[in-house]
Amino acid sequence: MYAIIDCNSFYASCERVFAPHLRNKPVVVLSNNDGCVIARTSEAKKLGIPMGAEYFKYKEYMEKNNIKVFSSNYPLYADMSERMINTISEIVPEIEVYSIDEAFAKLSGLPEKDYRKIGLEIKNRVYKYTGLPVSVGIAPAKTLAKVANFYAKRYPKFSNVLVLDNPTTIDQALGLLDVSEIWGIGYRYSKFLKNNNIKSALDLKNAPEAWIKKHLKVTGLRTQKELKGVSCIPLETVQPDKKQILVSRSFKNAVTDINEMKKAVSTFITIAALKMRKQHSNASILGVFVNSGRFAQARRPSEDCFKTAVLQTPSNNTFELIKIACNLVDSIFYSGYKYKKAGVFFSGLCPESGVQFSFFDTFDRDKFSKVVKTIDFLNDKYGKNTVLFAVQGEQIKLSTQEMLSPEYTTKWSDIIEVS
DNA sequence: TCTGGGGTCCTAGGACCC
DNA sequence: TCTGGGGTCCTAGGACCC
Repeated sequence: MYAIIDCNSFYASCERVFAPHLRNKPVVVLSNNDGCVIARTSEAKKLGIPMGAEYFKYKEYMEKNNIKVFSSNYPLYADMSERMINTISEIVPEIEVYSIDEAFAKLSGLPEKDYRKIGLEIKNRVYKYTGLPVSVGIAPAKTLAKVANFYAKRYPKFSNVLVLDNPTTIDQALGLLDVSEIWGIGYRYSKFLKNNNIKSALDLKNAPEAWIKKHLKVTGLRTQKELKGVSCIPLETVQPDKKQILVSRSFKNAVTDINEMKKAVSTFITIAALKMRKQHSNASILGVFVNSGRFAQARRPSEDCFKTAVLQTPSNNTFELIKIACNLVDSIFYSGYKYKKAGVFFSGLCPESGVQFSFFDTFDRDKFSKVVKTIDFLNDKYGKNTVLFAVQGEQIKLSTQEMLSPEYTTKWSDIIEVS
């Protein structure tokens, strides 16, 4: 038996933990640059705020209806996520952290056999310890657990915990579920399935396997088997290393100057390279892209400008990577255009310990790796951006966040005094 | 004026090997 | 009409997830 534990309106719920007067009040959280809505409490949903709603279009309506608006505060959410995961793993040791607000758990093998009781214990303890409201779905396969969670979250009579473990109840639940709600069935497939008269999850479960394999490939077949109660997607208890790392941002104000672009790209590199070092990987391919954004009038003919460099020696050294990235910017940046977005991309990741060195290497790896280690140490001890690279300029503001909550749980200056 | 940011897996087809 | 048979690696593109 598997459980999926999922926090309701996660980002908005995190904000509410530190603003108790907003309990039962409508709250939304915005994306970077305060662009659009990415989290809504049930009260905000009831007032008709759609997912992805453009803030500028709904601002007035939100003010009129007393909807509290927050800019996104990722350090806060990451910290709350960790607390949630720690609490869950006290009760169920075998868990897979699936996303910032979700975890799968294996329930078979626990001394307690009353699955509903386990679910309620998880829900109550997470709320008591962290203040976060979670829903728990429990079933013989991950996909079915997701179905159970869907109902647990929406129907008050289940008190946020639902166990689906007998065939009749499972078929009932699947019969009432739109095929597009199934985990693994996205926009394209659900449209295709509906055209072929497969409308509910139960229809999908009962469709011919060969036909599913042909049109939805093996992943679709796995989903179908899971709906039949055959577990095909195992629990991944160890988080595999990232195979690619991407850092990108939209700019509040379009970038037109190449040096401004280099500042931004260098900052993306420092973020991405730090991610690589944390998982002890080196990249063999570095990519940079710039573009005018989806809504631009004047775009370069190729629209997106993307260029990669292959590194003779895989690296995670910020000094070296910034230099290469800036050269790539030189080759893809055209003045006269307004760039709204840019990003960097690392792939061909390999373990730091298994790097093949080049005979003709000119970069002093030993020396610069010591410098980078020292920078990481200082930024870890005294807060990020304590030490910057000169090309980054004074710390650039990557995004606008007008309604940011304080970093209640992580802000360094509140914890230590730097003299 | 204003529209997010990360990821993964699978398949088909081309280039190449013997 | 017919054309050998069996492989691997890489990439682009399409699907999905949060």
